[in-house]
Amino acid sequence: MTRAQAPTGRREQNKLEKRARIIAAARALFKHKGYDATTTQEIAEAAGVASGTIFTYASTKEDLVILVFHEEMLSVIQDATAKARAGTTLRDQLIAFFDVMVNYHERDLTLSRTLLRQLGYVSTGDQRALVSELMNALLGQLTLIVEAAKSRGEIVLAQPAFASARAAFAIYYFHLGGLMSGYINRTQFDQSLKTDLSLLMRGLE
Amino acid sequence: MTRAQAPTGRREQNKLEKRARIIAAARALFKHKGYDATTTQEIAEAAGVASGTIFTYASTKEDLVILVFHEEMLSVIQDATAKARAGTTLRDQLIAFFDVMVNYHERDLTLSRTLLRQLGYVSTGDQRALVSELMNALLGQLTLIVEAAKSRGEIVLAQPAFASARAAFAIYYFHLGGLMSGYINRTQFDQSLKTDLSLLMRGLE
DNA sequence: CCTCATTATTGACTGCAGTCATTTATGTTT
DNA sequence: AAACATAAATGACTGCAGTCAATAATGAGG
Repeated sequence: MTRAQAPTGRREQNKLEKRARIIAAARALFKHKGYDATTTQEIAEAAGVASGTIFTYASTKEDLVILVFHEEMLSVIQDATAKARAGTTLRDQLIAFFDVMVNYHERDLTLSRTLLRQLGYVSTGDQRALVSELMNALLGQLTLIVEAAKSRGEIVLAQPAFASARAAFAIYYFHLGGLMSGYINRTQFDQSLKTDLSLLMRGLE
Repeated sequence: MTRAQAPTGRREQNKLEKRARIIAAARALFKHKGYDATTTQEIAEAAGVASGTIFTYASTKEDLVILVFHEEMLSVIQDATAKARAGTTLRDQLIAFFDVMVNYHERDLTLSRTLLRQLGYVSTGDQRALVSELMNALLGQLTLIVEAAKSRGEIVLAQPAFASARAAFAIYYFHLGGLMSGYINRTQFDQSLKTDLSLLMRGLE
């Protein structure tokens, strides 16, 4: 009976626990003091590791933000998917989906801004894998939503459903950036997203 | 005869010259040594100012990137507009436009990555004004291109032309991020951009 | 259960971005 | 043209992210 490829020796176990402690400490401190005011030293202390150890798990302070978000985001995506299901038209479903996402980001602006900033500037392969995972989860759900709309005859697709999902996300992502950076407010965000998604919809109908 | 609101005393003159020297020094060093390897100290020396003076003109090292790009980008947008004019269909015009932009960004990946990162994380109001100016110039040209297509009867618009320009840019911007971060290569970029813009086009036809 | 090899942890240390009290340059008033 | 006011420049200094040589913990082989 060969052990599966999940090595669960003491070493792996310790690493996982330490990693979890570091992420938890980072999350708590970021939320409590804010990203900038938190030092990696403090995170290390709170997690009960030496200052240098942090950088075995995240190669920069900003990478920590990705680790923190990674866990939370997957469940936010689930929420968003659930909310989207309630909508009747594809456009409403997409808007409902993105609404959940934005509400989440609005809960901690500084941290979300740091996340957005970091998404386009990933240093190590590990972090890249995490980002890809999130992106795949997100685009995957959106693709399912688009495909469902196709199945029920609401839309006709000349391109793969994935492309539509991607385009919709691109539009959301652009406006999210504007919102997080303060170029637009939430009302303008909702308005612009609606307009631009409508534009995209007409190409699907 | 009251002097106009452009104060050209020795003070303003010096500031402008100093600003120009700092931007030139930053551009040269960033291009030559790369962004990370360049220190603000070096930029200060090359510009002939004290280390602290840099931060009167750009509140962070990253803000310097915006200053550097600001000048160049406006002329790149002109190039892009010119190239776009040669296209026959709106989609081809947009692709030609974005092609010029991407080619520009591909000339210095690290610097462009830093720019993209910084675009969504502007610190001071001054830098925000510069970013807005660039964005307005860009979206302005794109809007003109879309309106021209409408005039010649190629498309019908249910929404303002500006919204279409914005949506097209959003799609470009998303894929640009993917390219700059190495999630996709140039071939994939071209392919995805084409697909997604086609999707948007069908909504305009 | 001892030895050796490998991998993780440590924390003193370095280099740099950004600050700020002080000094210098410019403009204004009488 | 002297005294005053304001704005800009300076550079020594600080705090923190990130490094790395040294050390400790774990696992493998005999």
